[in-house]
Amino acid sequence: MPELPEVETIVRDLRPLLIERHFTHLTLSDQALRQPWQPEWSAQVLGGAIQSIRRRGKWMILNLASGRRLVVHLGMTGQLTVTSSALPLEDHTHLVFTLDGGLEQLRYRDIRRFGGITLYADEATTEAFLNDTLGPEPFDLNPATFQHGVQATARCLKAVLLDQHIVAGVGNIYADESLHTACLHPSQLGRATTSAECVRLQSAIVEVLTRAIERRGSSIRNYVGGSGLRGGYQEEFRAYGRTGQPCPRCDTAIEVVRLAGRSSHYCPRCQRTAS
DNA sequence: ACAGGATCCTGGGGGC
DNA sequence: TGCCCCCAGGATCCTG
Repeated sequence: MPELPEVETIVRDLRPLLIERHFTHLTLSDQALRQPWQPEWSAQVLGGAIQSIRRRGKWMILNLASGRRLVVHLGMTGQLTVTSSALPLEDHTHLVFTLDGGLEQLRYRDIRRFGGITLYADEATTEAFLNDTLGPEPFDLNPATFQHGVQATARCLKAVLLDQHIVAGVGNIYADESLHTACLHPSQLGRATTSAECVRLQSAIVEVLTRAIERRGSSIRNYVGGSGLRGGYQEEFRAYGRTGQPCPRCDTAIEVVRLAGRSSHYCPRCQRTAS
C-alpha cells in the first residue's frame, strides 16, 4: 500500500479540499471490500461538515461534525482523491461521496480491494481501535521503547519494521530503505541487535520517511496523492527494487531475499549481519 | 507464546 | 499472440 509518506501526502492534499465541506450523496459499487461498508453508515455520513483530517500510521481519519469518524485504510492499491463529478468513474471505484454543491466528489478506488473505509461512532471507539492496532508514530518514538521492541524478539529486522505495533507506518519499501541507510542486514535478528544499532535504525527510519514525505511519497504502480499527483521518492531509492544495480554507497550489486513473505533488497557489502 | 506461511484480490510482466 | 506463473506498496488468520 501506500505507506506512511504516501498517506501523509494524501492527507495534506485532501485537507484544503475537504475541510468544512460535507457530503450530500453516497454511491457504492456492488463489489465487497475487505472491510465492507455497512448500509446504515450511508445516512450517517451525510450532512455534517468534515472538521479535520489526520493520519495515524497508514490510516486516515476524517472527523465529522457529528463526532463520527471515517477511518480509511488503502490496502495495497487504494486511492482516495477529490475529483470533478464530471470525470467518468474509473474501474474499481467503490465509494463515491458527492460534496456540497455537487461539482466535486471524494472517490475511493481500490483495484485489489484489500483496503476499505469504516465509520466509527465517536472519538473514543476510534482511538481504542487505532491504539489497539498501532504502536507509536516514528516521529515520536521513544528510543528505549523502540530498542525494547527490537531486542525482545527472535524475528528478523525486516519483520520487526513491518510490525505496526513496533512502529506505525513503515511498509516494505521504507523498511528496505531504512535498513540500507542504517547499514543493517534485513535478516539480522532483533535480539542480536545492539543498542547502538537500534539508535541508528531509528534515525534512519525518521530520515527516510521525512525525505519521502518531502518528495510526496513513492509512486511504483497505483499510488497517487489526494489530488491525483504522483510521488517522486522512487527516484531516490537506494535498495528497494534495485536488484542487480549498484549500491549508491559502495557500488556492490544490490541483492534480494525473501523475508517475512516479502522481497527484501539490501547491499551484501555494507549491510552485513553483525558477527 | 511466537514465528512463518497462507490468504484475501486484480493486473502486469516475463518466459515459453 | 496466448497462456501460465509469479510478483506486487498490507494485514489477518491459521498452523506448527
